[in-house]
Amino acid sequence: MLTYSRLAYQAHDHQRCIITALERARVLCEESHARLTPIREIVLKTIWASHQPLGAYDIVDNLALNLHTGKRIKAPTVYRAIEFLLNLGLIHRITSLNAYIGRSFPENTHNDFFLICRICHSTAECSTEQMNSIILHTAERTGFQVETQVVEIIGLCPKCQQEKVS
Amino acid sequence: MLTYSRLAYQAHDHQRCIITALERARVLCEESHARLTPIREIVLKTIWASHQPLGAYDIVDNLALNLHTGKRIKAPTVYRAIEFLLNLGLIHRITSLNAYIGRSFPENTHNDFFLICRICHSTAECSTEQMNSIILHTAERTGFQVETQVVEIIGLCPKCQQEKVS
DNA sequence: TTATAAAATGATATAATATAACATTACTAT
DNA sequence: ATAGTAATGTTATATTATATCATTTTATAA
Repeated sequence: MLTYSRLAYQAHDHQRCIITALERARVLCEESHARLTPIREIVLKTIWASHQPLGAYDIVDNLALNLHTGKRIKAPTVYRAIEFLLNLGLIHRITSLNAYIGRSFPENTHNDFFLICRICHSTAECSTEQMNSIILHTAERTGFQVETQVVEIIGLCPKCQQEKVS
Repeated sequence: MLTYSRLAYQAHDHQRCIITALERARVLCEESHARLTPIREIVLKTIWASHQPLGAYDIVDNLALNLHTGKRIKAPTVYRAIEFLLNLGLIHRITSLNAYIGRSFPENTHNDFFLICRICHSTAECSTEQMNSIILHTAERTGFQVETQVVEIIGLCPKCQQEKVS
């Protein structure tokens, strides 16, 4: 019943995550006649560097370090790239962290929810049919028309549970 | 199956909401040997003035208008009152609005979720057993240990749906 | 191919939300 | 009454995000 899940904290070849994400971004942009400019691409790559959501100013700092080409890319530019990527569905905003993370399942029509580790901030993206139907049913019963949803579960990932014990 | 719901947008005697909330706050503070100081009480009252979540600086402004006793209560004081009320479970933080709303069911042990109108921001507090069990089951299956949750459904309340049509 | 419009980025300033740090005041309990 | 704790006052500043206008780049049509 777990339709999708990318469990950040399980071992996986993360280079593949990045390559796949970038490739998918290129295809999607081509299809929708949107331009994946160098700035947008490097912002996406920076966000995909980990499964920890990244704040906008973290991205600014990261670019300053990794580009070291004299001129710094400033906040508004990063926010514009973020907006572009959000609109295309290539990244998610994690509201409770004010941070951004790569979207693992752009093809997924269900709404996603997130398992966010309070300690290491690693964030897993999931989606179930059930969750969606409960939300829709409950809302409908009260006459409320659902548009979007923010479902963020905060707790401890397996690794940080371990380290708390030891 | 809808365990609780306070449907902000349904007609109700809101004065009663406020009176009940304040009374409950007094009792709870007494029980837990916490002090419901004048500032904390007026912040709670201000938040309860409507079923729209209120930003911290909205509260600051409100107090300036309604107290008009020379000295303004400043942001840190309001944030401290907010923290106190959050800890006691008397208010909720609505993450997607950076705002605070009175808690309708402090006795509810389930976790709450919110139906938030995109236009008028009226916010209904709900909770169902089902939602909780899905979240717990999904999380457990991945080895994630749930602590808290943010479930905010954004859409249109019945009233704003009407007004969109007309 | 160049002129032109549209899109993207640069640059500066500032809004909005939240907290740190330390001083002062008020309350509680002996 | 007084010491110790809790709450509030005050100032400064951190953090996240956006508005505005200038400049550059890209796409396209004459």
